Amino acid sequence: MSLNRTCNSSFWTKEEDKAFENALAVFSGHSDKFLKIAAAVPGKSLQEIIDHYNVLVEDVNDIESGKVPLPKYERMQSSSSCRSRSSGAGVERRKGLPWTAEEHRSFLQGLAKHGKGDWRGISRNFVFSRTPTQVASHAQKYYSRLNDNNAKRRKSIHDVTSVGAANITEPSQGQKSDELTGPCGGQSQWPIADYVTEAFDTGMLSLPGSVTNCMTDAIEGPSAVNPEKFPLVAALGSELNSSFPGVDEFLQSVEDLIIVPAEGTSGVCHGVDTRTSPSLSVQPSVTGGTGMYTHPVSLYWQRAPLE
DNA sequence: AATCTCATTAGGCGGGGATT
DNA sequence: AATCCCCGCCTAATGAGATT
Repeated sequence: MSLNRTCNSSFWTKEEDKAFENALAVFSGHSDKFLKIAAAVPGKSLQEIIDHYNVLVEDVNDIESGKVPLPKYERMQSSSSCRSRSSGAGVERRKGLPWTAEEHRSFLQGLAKHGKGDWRGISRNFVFSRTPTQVASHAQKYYSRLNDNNAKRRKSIHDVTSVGAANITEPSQGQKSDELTGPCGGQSQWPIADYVTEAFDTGMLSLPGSVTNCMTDAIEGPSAVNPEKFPLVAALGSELNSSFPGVDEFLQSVEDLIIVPAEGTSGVCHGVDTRTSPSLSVQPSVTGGTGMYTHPVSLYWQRAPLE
């Protein structure tokens, strides 16, 4: 189990874990978030931060794929990331606490996947920290907000109406918009985007809620993990289910699509299969029992060298 | 038919920003 | 500083559908 691995290699105290979680919440949208988180967590190296983050992502993947029961986070007494899992336990809900942007993005993803009305599904699969009733209540205000044309209203979390909107519409840290849209021009002209959409529709690519949120943030620029490459689009940071028939053909098709840049453009698009790219620190996760094997695959657009 | 489960809706309440 | 008003969360009531 990944949590045990973390505890063996690097013990995290309650204070360190809390500092990590707080820093992750603050800096998740930053291109250099790992550096900033490392700075905010005394005594932890950059690599330890990245490892801790990846273990967290991996665990969420396992939980979302149903391989492990939902952990019962004991808010006041948890001493480290070495949390014990009790069978059949539920997630402690964030009663009375304001919705975070992260939760709202998960809500929007759940809304896109399950549709309006399936609050239980959204709660179970996307916004783990909220009950179906809380999700429904949040949705009520969300739709009310959408239908409210009052120009004098204050800014609200409900103003975020798409998962990646904040990142996509407001490139940060001096990043130019053309760097985000890639060598093929705008997103609408990007054949890979349609191809990946189809992959989602057929179930080949999964959209694992909060994991995708973390990956989405990386669209702002190169990360400490991958300083040379930009994620192609937000959704491409998601897991690829290698047990799905035709996954290798999919990867090959991606390569076929993107190795030929559009005319008059520069830069190279390519897929990175982490089965063969150990440089990516996100490692495959293997669980027994069902025989299902999943591994993360990230697809990146690599900028051409500046001339 | 009775009961149970769940989604929806309306309204109350507290917090906090905006205004005076 | 006081007040107003908006925002966001929660709870209770209600209704619809499923189950016994």
